[in-house]
Amino acid sequence: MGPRARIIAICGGTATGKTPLALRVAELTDGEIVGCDSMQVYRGMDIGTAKPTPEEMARVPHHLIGVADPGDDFSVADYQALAKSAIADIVSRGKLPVICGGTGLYLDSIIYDNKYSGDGGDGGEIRASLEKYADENGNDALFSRLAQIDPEAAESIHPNNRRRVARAIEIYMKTGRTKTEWDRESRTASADAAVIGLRFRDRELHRRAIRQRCEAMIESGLVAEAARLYGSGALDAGKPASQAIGYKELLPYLRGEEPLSAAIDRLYYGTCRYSKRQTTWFSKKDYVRWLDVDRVYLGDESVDALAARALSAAGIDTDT
RNA sequence: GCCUCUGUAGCUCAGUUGGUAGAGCAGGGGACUGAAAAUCCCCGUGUCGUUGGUUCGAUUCCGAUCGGAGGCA
Repeated sequence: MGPRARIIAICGGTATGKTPLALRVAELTDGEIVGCDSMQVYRGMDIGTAKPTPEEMARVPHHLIGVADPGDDFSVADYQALAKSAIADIVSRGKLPVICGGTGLYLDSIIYDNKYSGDGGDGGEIRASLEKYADENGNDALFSRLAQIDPEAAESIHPNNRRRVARAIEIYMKTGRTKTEWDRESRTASADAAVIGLRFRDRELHRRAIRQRCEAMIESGLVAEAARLYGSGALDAGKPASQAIGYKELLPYLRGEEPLSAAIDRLYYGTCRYSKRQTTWFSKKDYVRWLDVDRVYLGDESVDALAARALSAAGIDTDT
């Protein structure tokens, strides 16, 4: 029997139970898990990013978890390259890749096999100079530069979204081709993947799950983890890892500026908003097949039963 | 007991020299192709504590009253 060409992916908002489901699915299908999470790629950020535990990772092989240092720049393009080679490796050994995570942009890079310009991403000086230009002349001035270079891209980017305006200009400055031209070569094909999305039908229930997760993180030692990371300078401003929810919220508390309860509240609210953004993102994707998890959260449905639903929705038969 | 301050959106507070009010946060919706747990866009009527009075008109001024904070006894 040759390697199965299919891939299964499990996505959805935070605290919907992706990790336990992926584990079960991987066990049932002789699969290996490929993380799809922009923060779990960093080493040492374990509790705050809700990484699978060492025990869980011992159950099935995991990839793309803890592959970068918090001080590193890491982007979709890096993720795509690493994930594609991990997937190829897994497939070559006759195993099933089980992609699992909530970073929609990263998932897209695999599903659509997007083409990135290869310019190195991190703008460095160019990015800084564009920022400076906008500081001195205003967002609209920066935006009008983009409108001249790449009117099509300008149409879909708001002038105030400096980050994206700057990136679009940067692409042209570095490669001589516009973002629109590069994008045209993406989304031309889609991977042979069955994508399962997990969601709560009842939003209040989802909130409860998030609240519970926040409290569990604190109990598991999130404060100490954050203190350690800050102490080592790993989360200094400017690096992607410093943006992770769960650490930046704790900073005022660590400095003695606010009580822990206030920090936990902000952690909770931040996570709720994040899950909303994820939901909005995934709800637009026609490749997602949705499964409700309310009953699993309430304990009325087992993870095994959910896994069976997922496999059936994905059209994958288990070997046994 | 007396004095002062205070009571405005779920929360923290602005404001109206008298013509029924607006920010931040929270919340809702949306965008998203190399920072994505990021970044950005749109959405603000609430008995202006209650009750009398002055006034054409009071949330705004005056009185009383209830709640909160502080000070003096």
